Amino acid sequence: MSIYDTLNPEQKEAVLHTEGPLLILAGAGSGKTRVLIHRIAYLMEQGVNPWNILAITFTNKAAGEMRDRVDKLVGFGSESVWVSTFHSTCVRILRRYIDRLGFDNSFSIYDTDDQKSVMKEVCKLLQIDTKIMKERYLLSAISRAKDELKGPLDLQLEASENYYQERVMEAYMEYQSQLRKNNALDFDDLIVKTVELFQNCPDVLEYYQDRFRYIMVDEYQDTNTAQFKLIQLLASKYRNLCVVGDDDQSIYKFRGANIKNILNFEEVFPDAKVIRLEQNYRSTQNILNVANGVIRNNMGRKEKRLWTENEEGKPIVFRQFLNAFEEAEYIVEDIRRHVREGEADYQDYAILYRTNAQSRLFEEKLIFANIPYKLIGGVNFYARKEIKDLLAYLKIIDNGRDDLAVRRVINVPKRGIGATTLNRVQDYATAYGIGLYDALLRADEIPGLGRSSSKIRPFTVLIQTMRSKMEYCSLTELMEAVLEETGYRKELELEDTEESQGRLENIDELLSKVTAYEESAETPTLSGFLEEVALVADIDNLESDSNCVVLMTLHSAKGLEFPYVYMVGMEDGIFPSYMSLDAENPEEEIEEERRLCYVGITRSKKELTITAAQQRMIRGQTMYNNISRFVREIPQECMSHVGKKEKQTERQKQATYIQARNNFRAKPFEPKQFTVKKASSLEYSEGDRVRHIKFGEGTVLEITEGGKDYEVRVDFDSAGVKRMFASFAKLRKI
DNA sequence: GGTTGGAAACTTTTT
DNA sequence: GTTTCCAACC
Repeated sequence: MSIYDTLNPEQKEAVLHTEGPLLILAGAGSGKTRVLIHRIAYLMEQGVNPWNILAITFTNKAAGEMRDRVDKLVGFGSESVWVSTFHSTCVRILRRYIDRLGFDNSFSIYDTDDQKSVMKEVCKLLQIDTKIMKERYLLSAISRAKDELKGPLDLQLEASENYYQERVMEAYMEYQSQLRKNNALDFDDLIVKTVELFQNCPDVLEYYQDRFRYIMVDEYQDTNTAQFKLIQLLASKYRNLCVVGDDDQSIYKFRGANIKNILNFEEVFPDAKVIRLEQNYRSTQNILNVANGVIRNNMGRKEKRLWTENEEGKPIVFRQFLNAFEEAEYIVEDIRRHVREGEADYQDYAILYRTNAQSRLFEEKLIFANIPYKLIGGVNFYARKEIKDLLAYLKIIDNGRDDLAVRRVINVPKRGIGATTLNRVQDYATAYGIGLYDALLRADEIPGLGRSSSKIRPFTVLIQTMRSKMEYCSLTELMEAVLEETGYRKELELEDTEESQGRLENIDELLSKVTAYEESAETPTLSGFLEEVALVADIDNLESDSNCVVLMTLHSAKGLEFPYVYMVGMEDGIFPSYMSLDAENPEEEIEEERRLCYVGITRSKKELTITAAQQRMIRGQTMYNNISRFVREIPQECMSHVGKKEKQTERQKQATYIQARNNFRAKPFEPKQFTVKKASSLEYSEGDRVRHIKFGEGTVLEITEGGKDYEVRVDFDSAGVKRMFASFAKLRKI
């Protein structure tokens, strides 16, 4: 018996079809990764050199998983198969050849924060009023252009009449020239520049075409135009391109993913073989019915119907709660009960939500219940201030042209170098066409600097010392030296607050990451480390061996599976998000949200619980949302309603809706009036001592009875006299 | 040049 | 409710 006998006929067909273009339409849980791995094994068995095989994924986690599974299945030789993400593949190519495009091979990679700083500078230069045109808007316009492989001039051709478009174009141009000056690339550039390289240098292209004779792309539905072009260029010589995807799981349109790449694959490659994988090995029949019932409402998809031989399973559970507080409480309690009864481990549970902001309540409740959890997303580890500061030092040591990094830390810790000094240096640098750091080296020659030049010297001396240290020190030692010599660690230690403590812990974690890198890399270099760090996503840090409940957004959950899944906050306005409801093309946007819902549902293997709250605080405002339209699309026979709102009548639903609508329309000063329930009497009276949650203790001066509520005047010991509504103030008699 | 407090914006999703 | 930004002050 061979390893291929465990595959079903369609999977087997996909594995054996090695030559020419191949499109695998793989439904959720249909074993697509399995197919890819077996395909790699089969290729090698057929005598294909492992280093001629390229497998591309989107996240490092997916790449790492595939790497492990290939190693297990194939063993010897598998290490030569190139398994990596789009971005790291491009970085590897660019590190070798980007000098052909006039960049230095030790370029920096800019993250979202860095991009914003550059754009700020650009707006200042071009006198763009950022109150009217936000940096974020400009950056996303530029990013969208890059996703489509469009340069500034292409934008100009498209809408030369439009003033705003014109300004975007100018900003785009200036932004690119700033990046070039700093010898830096942003995330999108990694792909764009690689395509550019291939188009300008046929010899380089041919080298990689010969290198990658067999190409496989995972999550193909998420590729954007630039990534498609990249793949197309690489594959055009041997045409052995195998793409795997599911149009129903395309959820990254906002990031430029072009769903046409998968829908039109057969037009671009007319001789493409198409194989559908529709048997699901993950979920119960019932969960699949739910998923099918929801996704059915989308138009313009490739029709497919998931089926399974798995058992029917329990009906999914829908519950509505009064507020988000109770929602979180119930779920945490539910998990705790299951685990205590020995039904499952914590790691079998995932709580999925639409936005990162929703995680907080669950975290609080989980901490309170003493349940270990892992939070994915939110503020990326590498986006934290202290981490970025230290990395900036390393970047300066590594790439002397990274002005942004210099600006970031020239005065961190404080060296008494302020904006005025920095501007003078910048002017000098611009005048002589040199980088900021090089100008700092010549501080003595810069006019108007005066005594400030003496403050600059310690900084440049520090960097120079570090550079020479790099010759004979390990990266860990270098990093330690930076921490000591700059006084960065000392400063935090002296601060000695809870916050600085946390920062120090983060720094320690960074140090251990440096050490780990040095131990694992073949030839560890500073550039190599910075690069690895620039390209990690949060999801990459999800270890499978820790027994934790997992909290993450629906987006992050793609590609994962859990026995028990909670999809929370299922309310119109949250999910689907109000952004999609208010969009110019709501139908299209809601279809994307629906696909996201489909992704969420199909993450669960055994049981799925869907919850909603009647009222919810958003940005300090109470909102009343309808139950999500997606919940209503679920076939009734698959679902059991429980909870006090089990039999919510049409009339009640209507009432909620009207309330919500009124809330939307209400003027800022009267929105909450209908939420007020006037107490029949108050537990305190005039002259009593009371406690307020924020203002502390005080004496009640006066209670006035209004139509809807009592108005109370209190003289607080520390905050003075305040006037407040009794129902909001929640005053307690002492 | 640095610190502080209050206002304003903010949250859809990420390599 | 939280973070970021900016102006006014030290």
